[in-house]
Amino acid sequence: MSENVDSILGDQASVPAAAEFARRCRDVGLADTPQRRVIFAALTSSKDHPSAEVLHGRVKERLPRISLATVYRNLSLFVEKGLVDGVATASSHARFDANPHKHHHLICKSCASVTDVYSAAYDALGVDRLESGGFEVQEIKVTGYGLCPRCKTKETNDA
Amino acid sequence: MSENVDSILGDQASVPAAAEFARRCRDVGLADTPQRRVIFAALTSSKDHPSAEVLHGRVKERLPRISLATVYRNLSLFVEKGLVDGVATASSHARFDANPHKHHHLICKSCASVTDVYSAAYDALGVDRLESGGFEVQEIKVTGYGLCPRCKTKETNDA
DNA sequence: TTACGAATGATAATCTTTCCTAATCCGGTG
DNA sequence: CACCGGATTAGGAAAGATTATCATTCGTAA
Ligand SMILES: [Mn+2]
Ligand SMILES: [Mn+2]
Ligand SMILES: [Zn+2]
Ligand SMILES: [Zn+2]
Repeated sequence: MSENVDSILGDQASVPAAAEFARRCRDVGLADTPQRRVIFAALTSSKDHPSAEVLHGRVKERLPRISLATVYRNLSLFVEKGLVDGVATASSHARFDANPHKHHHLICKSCASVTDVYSAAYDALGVDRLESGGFEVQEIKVTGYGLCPRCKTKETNDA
Repeated sequence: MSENVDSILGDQASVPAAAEFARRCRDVGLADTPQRRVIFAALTSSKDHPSAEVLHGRVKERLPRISLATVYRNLSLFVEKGLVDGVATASSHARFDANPHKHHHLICKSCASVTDVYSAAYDALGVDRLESGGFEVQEIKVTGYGLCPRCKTKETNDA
């Protein structure tokens, strides 16, 4: 950690962006560090949906000494604090389901439990209603994220 | 691999189920093996959404010598062939998104690329419309799975 | 400026998933 | 039913991904 912040962030529109990021960090109780600024800026300026490792590669252009662990650590924090979204793709840590009836899922943000949801309204969501631009949509899944009953009560007792 | 199939599958309703499974395997071009029968049966009789490792634990009660690699291998095949569903939870292999505008995603089953979708109709899906039974739903995401333009053309050229 | 809790970097430890190879099994044939 | 050839498995190891640890450094509020 030797570079100074201005040179790290570059000259572009980073001044107002940096102030904005500092405010958002304060709001969620995170310290405003150069690493976080750069990670967040790299993700914000990404048009794709990079993985932690890809992001680490991009961030290293600005902060060559940053650790991969720091990137993982802060992405998790950002997701936890709601500063960014995590997109669950497939494979890896997957859960499996042989229930042949059409249904959707509720996933607990706290314990990762999966609950089935049956909804005629959701089943009826047409693939055709998607603005899919060349993408061949084969199926649509509606997923609700939140807190399962068990975790909800636990949450309130924690305070 | 020494136990015989009947003793492995037990006496319950496994006879018709076994025949049904054999047929579905044939349909998708997979051999009907004892390991696959037991893995599939274990998943079918699960009311939860087990991970590969949890399933391995359950399957081992019937086939103590089965390898974890066999479970992973066959779950992937089952998903690929459409015999079961994979449920993407979070963490691990996650992709990240700092796009602050409400939107949904299309995920390519072939290359795992993620494409943004903006849809007022999907945004309007009310949390309240979910039959959520005690689950506190905080947000709803609609995800379309299929083939991205690049993979779609690749697919047709492969044949 | 000081003091202290928070964050980082480096690396070890843990998963999770895939690969590899010899041995075994499956499905069809004679 | 015995046999063959290709498909599949067990097992272990390798690879890949993520998290934990800890000494050191930094950021923040007083
Ligand atoms: Mn389900
Ligand atoms: Mn997105
Ligand atoms: Zn929960
Ligand atoms: Zn694709």
